[in-house]
Amino acid sequence: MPELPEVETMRRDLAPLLRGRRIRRVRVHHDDLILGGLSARSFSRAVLGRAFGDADRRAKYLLFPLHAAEGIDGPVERLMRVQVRMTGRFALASERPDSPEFRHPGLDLELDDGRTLFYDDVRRLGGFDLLTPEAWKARADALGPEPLGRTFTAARLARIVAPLRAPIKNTLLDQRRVAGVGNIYASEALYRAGIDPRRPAGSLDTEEVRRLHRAVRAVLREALESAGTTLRDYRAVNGRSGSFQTRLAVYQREGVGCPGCARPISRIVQAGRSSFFCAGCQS
DNA sequence: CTTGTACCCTGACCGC
DNA sequence: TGCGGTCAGGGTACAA
Repeated sequence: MPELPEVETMRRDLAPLLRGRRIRRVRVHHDDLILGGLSARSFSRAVLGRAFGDADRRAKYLLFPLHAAEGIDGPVERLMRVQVRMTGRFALASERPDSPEFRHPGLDLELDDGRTLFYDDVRRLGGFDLLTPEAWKARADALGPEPLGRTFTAARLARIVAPLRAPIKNTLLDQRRVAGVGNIYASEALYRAGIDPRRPAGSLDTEEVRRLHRAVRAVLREALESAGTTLRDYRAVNGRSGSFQTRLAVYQREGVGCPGCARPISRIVQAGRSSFFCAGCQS
């Protein structure tokens, strides 16, 4: 469930706490959390002793630059990339939180200030990998624009959708087209823009693309201000909940009256995911 | 190049 | 009280 606003909220929580801290000890509770063909042993060896630079985010990835032990003024030696996917979450504390939210230890990074960064992931769909800055650049170049960034204009979105026949909902979920939008905000943005999620992406006219562009940006910005949407699994750092769930217009509201026309919200399945929309307001 | 589908994983929930 | 089935969905692998 974590999409751009949720992952960015995690980044904002973690960045100031991690900056300059060295990794003193590593504990991998489940080997399958280490991705990219790396063994847990090599991962641990590679991060041990290194220091955190400023945490970054791209799409739904958290990026932790790791510097040589001498300090964070030197070059980035490795990027520790984390994808939390559905149920990954972080706590930063001197002891593992004694709460149900942190009952599934995944990976612990003990820091030089005595605190530990705890990664917990019930379903273990998320994970960690290590990339050189060059390897990361190649991956990042394959991702679509950041929807809250300057390069994401209505004209850019128009160029992205123009040649595509896939449904516009699927296009919004495709990280190579637009980075960071997931199932919740795709449905919410299409609702705000008044566009049926089944419409072929390339069939949107200039005015519809303009509305969609504004809607995507607005919904992500507002969700970010609310620290994300906590429906069941997502938590920001140390168990903190987001609050955007109170402002959802259609997502997970099948049968509930549309805020605009009171007609019941519909649910369909696209690309194996639920889409929610109002058949009256979206066309 | 495009588009679609299976898979990973656990827990919540539902009907019986 | 248990038990099987379904669903949640991000990203990737792979097929067509």
